[in-house]
Amino acid sequence: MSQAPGGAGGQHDRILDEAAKLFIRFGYHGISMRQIAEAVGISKAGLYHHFADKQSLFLAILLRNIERVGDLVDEARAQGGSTREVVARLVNALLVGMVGGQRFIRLAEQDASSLDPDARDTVRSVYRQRFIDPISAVLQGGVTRGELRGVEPETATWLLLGLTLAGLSTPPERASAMATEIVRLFFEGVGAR
Amino acid sequence: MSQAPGGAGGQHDRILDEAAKLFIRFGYHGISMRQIAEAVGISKAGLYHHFADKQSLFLAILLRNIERVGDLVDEARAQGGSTREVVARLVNALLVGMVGGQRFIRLAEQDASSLDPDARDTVRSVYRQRFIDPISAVLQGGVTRGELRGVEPETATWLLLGLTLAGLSTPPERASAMATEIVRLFFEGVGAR
DNA sequence: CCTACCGATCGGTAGG
DNA sequence: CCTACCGATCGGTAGG
Repeated sequence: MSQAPGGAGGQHDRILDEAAKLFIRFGYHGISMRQIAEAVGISKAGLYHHFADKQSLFLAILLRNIERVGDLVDEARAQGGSTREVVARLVNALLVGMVGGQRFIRLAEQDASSLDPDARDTVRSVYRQRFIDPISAVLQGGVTRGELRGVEPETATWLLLGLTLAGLSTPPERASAMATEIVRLFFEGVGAR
Repeated sequence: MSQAPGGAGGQHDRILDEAAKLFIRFGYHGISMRQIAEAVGISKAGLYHHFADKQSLFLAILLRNIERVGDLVDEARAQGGSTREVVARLVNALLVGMVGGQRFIRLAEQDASSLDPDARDTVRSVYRQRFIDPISAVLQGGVTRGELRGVEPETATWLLLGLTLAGLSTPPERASAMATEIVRLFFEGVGAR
């Protein structure tokens, strides 16, 4: 039996951890509550003791992971430095710091269609508030201080995340080098000087 | 006999078109053969007359769409010009030319896990051969001719595709502007000059 | 004997 | 948190 990473300990968190792995690998519809229960080592009914239904479990996973990457953004910002330094810390944290290539962002985008409209709005709102907006603010600050050319901050944020997502498929041992390459491409491009 | 909207003619192609839309929207496990049959306007048994099983249908869709984007790459290369001009035509074709934001690339990556190992290898091989390798060759040529700095062509290809995928979520009327922004970021970055 | 299906139902499994 | 189940729907197939 493995313990919950981060020392949380409870079954609740253990379920979130195991279910997150499976959802990330197979998608919302690709995994059943039975399989999740089996992975956790409890019965399916036991699972329903902790979460009202499949969607509630999925939603809890999405929100928890958004909080986690939101914390990564906060930490990257808090340490200060140039726009490029902040972005470099953030990309590195997303690529290296997320254990085992947690591609939950892709999951959140792809399987948002599996949620009902209310839940989807909640996810979108928190995602924007804790992830997109803070990164946009960093880039906006870079434009204001003349460190970046006049890009639209939100567009630039999406493109930076596109680069980072593409980089997530790199093997863990090359994650750091990939982060460096992403940051360089984002700021300098690939054109010859 | 049957009136096929949209060109090719046969029921076979009509099924591929309708099923592709649904798979792209809901994922492999998110849509049933019943729903696909209903969308096409035939019975589920009729569907099984054309495709042996769900996986065969899915595989046929993936391969057909890989061929299509492969053709887009070929066309972009055939017209010649600088590396940047070729890349600009390609990104534009992927963003604007693919009707209604066909995000099949994301589908191919995400739901590859729904295929058995043989089918997955086939997809990966054709994807690489018709899509990744030709783009890498374009970028490699750019490095050789000194139009690009010394990047690893395959890494740069993945990052370019990451940017393009991120741009796919843009509304159709802004697709052209997004393509321009992606190409500029890819070649020049966002750093101030 | 072919094609392009149909209504009905198979054995299993989904979320609850 | 379990055993024991449900209504419905799953992917796939029967005879005609």
